[in-house]
Amino acid sequence: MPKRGMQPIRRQELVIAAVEAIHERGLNGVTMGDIAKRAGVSPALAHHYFGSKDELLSATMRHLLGEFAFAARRRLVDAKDPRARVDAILEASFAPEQFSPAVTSAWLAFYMQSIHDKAAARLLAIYLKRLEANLRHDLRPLVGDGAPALARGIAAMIDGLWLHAALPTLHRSPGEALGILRDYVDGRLAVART
Amino acid sequence: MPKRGMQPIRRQELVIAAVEAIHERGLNGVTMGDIAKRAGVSPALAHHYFGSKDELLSATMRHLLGEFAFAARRRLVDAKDPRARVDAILEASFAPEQFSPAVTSAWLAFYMQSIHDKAAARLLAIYLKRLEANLRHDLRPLVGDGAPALARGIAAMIDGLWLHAALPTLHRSPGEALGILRDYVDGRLAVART
DNA sequence: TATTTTTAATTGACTGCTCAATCAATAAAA
DNA sequence: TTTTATTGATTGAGCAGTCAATTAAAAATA
Repeated sequence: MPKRGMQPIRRQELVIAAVEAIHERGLNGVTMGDIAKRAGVSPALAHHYFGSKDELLSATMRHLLGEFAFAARRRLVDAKDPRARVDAILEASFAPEQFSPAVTSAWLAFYMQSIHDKAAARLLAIYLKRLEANLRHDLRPLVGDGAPALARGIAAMIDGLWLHAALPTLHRSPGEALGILRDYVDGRLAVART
Repeated sequence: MPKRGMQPIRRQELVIAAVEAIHERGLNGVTMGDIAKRAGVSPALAHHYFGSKDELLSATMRHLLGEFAFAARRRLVDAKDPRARVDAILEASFAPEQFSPAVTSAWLAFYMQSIHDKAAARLLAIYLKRLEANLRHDLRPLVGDGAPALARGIAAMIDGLWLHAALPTLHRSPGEALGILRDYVDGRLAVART
């Protein structure tokens, strides 16, 4: 029963369904059928709107990157001093919207994809470079020359905590992750002040 | 040309080939053909010695876990005080044998597999629990009640640094990773002493 | 307003390919 | 002669991608 103007709605639904399907089956294990079923449409429709599986997965990755950028930007406008800006980025990384099991594991699946897929690697590199540049900028007044290394450490720890959070066996909470990250930053700031 | 006693040799060769093939194609993208070709044998032989693709990949995972356990144990025997023992674990994590691009990305592929594969999750959980227990034990005299959180933080950061090292676009070095980790530990120890 | 035409949404059936797994056949060592 | 190593050929399943057919809404026309 065709209602017109479905294109953007279906695309959105399929991308959301893709995130969940990736969580269940893994990035390469997932089929167009899995995703379409979850979105309540036929596999043919997914092809109709995205042209190929690659395109759908690529759109899904851009969706995740976009969501994170939005969450971070929203928190950064309220943060005035450097320390608050660093904390805004940490919080955005573990905000519930970003941090559902499905979102986390889809995100990590794209990390893995980037190891052997140039296109994915390019998108991810932009995100990571921007994240580190932001951290570096705000850390400079706090730890001076230690800023680049600390920025890399924070970025790595965020991803490591995500990785562990994605493993159901470990059942780690976002709050705990945030605490560990803040301890890390506090420790380094304390050393820098001496 | 059959020479007898090939079984253990072929199995070893196939496992090594699997690590490299996973690095190139990803865990789910890899085929028995890829692995067999790299090992210089026919796909049928890979099936002959492992029975199934799942079994070969599972053997590959156990191989990686075993190699790390060996590297860590070797370093731990020389380390006498707690701080040296912590450092032994950090060093083992970034030793060249452990840290080739192929080994790193195969390792991470198994992390991802564990998200939706119970058998893989069980193996990995054992490794992670043991790693954290070791860290906790050696950190206790250094930071007291802060030991559990710090152990989790170190374990997460190790994996985060591995993840970043596996991304070719970032080209991070093992030495840098080790430096960042040591800064983290030093910072927390400094805070604990005050 | 009533009728026809166009356009968008949607699917079932189909195609072709890739790949894991099987098996029977061969070859060499013991 | 038996045992082990090895492979080419084959099978069968699953899946991405295509296409023609169907339905209903919207637009155009009478």
